[in-house]
Amino acid sequence: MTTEMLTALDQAGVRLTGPRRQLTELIGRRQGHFTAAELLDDAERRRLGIGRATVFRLLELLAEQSLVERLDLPDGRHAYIPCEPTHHHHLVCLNCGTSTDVGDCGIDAVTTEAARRSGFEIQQHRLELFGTCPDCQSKKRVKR
Amino acid sequence: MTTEMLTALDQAGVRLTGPRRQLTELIGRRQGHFTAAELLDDAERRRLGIGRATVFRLLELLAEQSLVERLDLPDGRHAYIPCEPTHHHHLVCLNCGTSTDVGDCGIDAVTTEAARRSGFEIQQHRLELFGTCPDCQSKKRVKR
DNA sequence: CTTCATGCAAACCCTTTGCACGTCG
DNA sequence: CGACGTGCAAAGGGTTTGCATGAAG
Repeated sequence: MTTEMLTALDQAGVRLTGPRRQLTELIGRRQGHFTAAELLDDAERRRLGIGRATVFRLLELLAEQSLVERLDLPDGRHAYIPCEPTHHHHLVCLNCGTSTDVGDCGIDAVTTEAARRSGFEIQQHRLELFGTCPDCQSKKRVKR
Repeated sequence: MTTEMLTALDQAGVRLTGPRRQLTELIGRRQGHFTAAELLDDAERRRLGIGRATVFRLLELLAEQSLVERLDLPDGRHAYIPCEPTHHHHLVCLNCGTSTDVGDCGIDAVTTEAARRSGFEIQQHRLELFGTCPDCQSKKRVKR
């Protein structure tokens, strides 16, 4: 997956530099969403000598290529999620941060209905689902 | 509508002070979403002598009472929208900023389907729709 | 070798906080 | 009067930018 990101960046004409390789590697190791600060911490903990700016600049590049998507957590923080560059939505686990992509699931019907009721011409939508993933569900059941 | 906000705040045991009255007034004048900075600008332009902090503190109060909802614009900015304190979603005009609330429109079916596919237990969702409102549609048609 | 990326630090938002003073009820 | 709200300024986070140096193709 980390390789996919690199080849996609390469094809987009982006230089595959050391810091970029290392950061995508770190992103790959993380499962689920992460904040810019977390990624930066990862890099610092490994003494990679990567600057804040580089992290933000790479995230911007990845977002341009839709290899990563910026999302807003319910608590207001910003996070990034690695994902496929096709239209989809995210299902985020509030407990462990894992996320899954979900496809359409019938949202088109919703937007159409909303358009009909309001007279708006809908161009974009953003749907984010938050809950508990299967893993965390079973762990909680055991603990209690 | 600005009165509605005030009475709702009153009922919540919040003091109806001068600055709060003036700010809700300004919110009422605005149609559609606004950012904290815009509201602050409004206040400064009218020389109301209202501080930054007061603006943020009022927005927090209004959000607690669900009289206003904080939302994330597609461009990443944070905005606030005055709204009814019931569960619903927003339809925001990308051209003029007007917004409408839309009710359910069948989103429950979508979350249920997503839950079924993923095994997640869904607790929260956020849906934001962006497009062009009827007014702006007709204006554009005339212009071009 | 030329272009582009990097690290660093400073600059910039946006938002929150501490505090002395003013105001509401 | 007493609790609460206010303005101001400063602090705090997160993100961006300017610039001299260093690496990629």
